[in-house]
Amino acid sequence: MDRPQDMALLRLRNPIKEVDFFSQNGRQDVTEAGAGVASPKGHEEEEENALARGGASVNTGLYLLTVNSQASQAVVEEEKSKHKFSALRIELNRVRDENRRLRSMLDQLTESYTALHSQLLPAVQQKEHEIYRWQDGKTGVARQGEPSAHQIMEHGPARMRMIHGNSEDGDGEHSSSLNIISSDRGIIPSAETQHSQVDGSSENPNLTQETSSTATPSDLSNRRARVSVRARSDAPMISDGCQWRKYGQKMAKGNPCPRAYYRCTMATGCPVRKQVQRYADDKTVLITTYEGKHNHPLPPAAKAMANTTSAAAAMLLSGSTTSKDSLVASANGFLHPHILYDSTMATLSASTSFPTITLDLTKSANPIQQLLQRAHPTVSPLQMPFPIYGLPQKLPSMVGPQTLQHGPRQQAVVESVTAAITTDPNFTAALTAAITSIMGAPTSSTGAGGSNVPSAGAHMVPGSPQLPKPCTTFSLN
DNA sequence: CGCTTTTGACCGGCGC
DNA sequence: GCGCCGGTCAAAAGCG
Repeated sequence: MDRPQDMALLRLRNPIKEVDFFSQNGRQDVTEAGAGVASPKGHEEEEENALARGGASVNTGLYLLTVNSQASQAVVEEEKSKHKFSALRIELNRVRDENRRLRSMLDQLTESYTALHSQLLPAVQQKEHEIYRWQDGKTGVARQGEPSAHQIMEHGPARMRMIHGNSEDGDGEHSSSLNIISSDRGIIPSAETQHSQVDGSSENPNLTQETSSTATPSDLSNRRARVSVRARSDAPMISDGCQWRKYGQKMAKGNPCPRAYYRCTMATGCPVRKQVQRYADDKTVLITTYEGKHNHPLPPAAKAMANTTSAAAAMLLSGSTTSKDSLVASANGFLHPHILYDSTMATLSASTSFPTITLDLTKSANPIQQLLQRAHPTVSPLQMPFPIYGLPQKLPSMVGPQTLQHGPRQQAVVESVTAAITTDPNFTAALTAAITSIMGAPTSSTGAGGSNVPSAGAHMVPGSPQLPKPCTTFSLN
């Protein structure tokens, strides 16, 4: 251990005073000197430990010199990893804090939404009450006991069956949607259901006349409502969180791509079916048409799409009975068709057998931006709080102070968007579904026996380039 | 072996 | 009444 060359090196590098190797102080001096030469920064701790252990302090110093290159390299690497570890820990803490902050924001958003929704309900009911009174005055028909349009929209077709007073099998979930809900006229029975009305309102000739005059075109509402989702995807089927079983495939006329028929298999007897077909003009566009209402609880991943389809179907059934203008003329304020579903986008399909509402996820523009453009046409797209194309990266309430600092105009924009989102459950549901479809629903439901994703195995992956462009443009086909 | 997919047959609505 | 077309059924095949 007492290697003369090492000691010489030590002297050359660090001229030290004379040392008495046999005195206590001398040992310490050598140790300190050795540490100063051989140890990189931060290595003093080890030396102190060595000193604390006592004994062969001299040996320790020499040892460090002996293994100079290897030890220092190892120490440097150790230090590097230490730094890396501490950096990771800091990053983890930062992410944890951000997660906590986002969660609290989400909670706040949910709370404010609930509060606004609860405030909205009485207003809607009051408005409907006024409509009924106005209609009572006009027709003289007692409408007591009839549910509100909102109630019907909340309960969907099942509620409509109750209004009918008749029973239908499970498959007729949407075929039961025969009581036409007109948001500006209250409930208008269809020609078919007038004869089975239990409240006797159909006996009123005025109402019958009004109904016959409004149930155009071609009594679409007598048929089943469908919700069609258009999404740009290379996958054979969009992932919506449900389990489906294919029961048929047909070549549709005018489309080289076959149409596939699926049935929900999450519960026995679930009446929900869907058709999947590629758009003839643009084969990258996948058209998924849903029909019916699930008779079983849905996994969270499937809820968004199911809520959207039922909400859209309810919207269709409530607004499609008269004309596309009735969408704009919605009087109960429940929908905001004048904002999102204006007459340029809302057209009733004359070619299909069923009234169908289409949620178009293929357009490049984003509904929030459309909304903003309409609400604030003077605001340049560049001034929008969201990117004009692509998903909004943050919701208005999550944008934070950096948005608000853009001034009162921006704040007004944000407020109008917030109001629109929170007061329109259909929009909220559609937005949720759009985001879900874009993010890609979890594939947990595709477990044993699940056929959510066809055998081809291709499905939407978060961040996949095949994802549909974010847009929830509503159009009625 | 059980479940899913495939595919031709069948049925009902609608237009001519 | 007939034919077309969309939708569904059900037996056979495929698959894990």
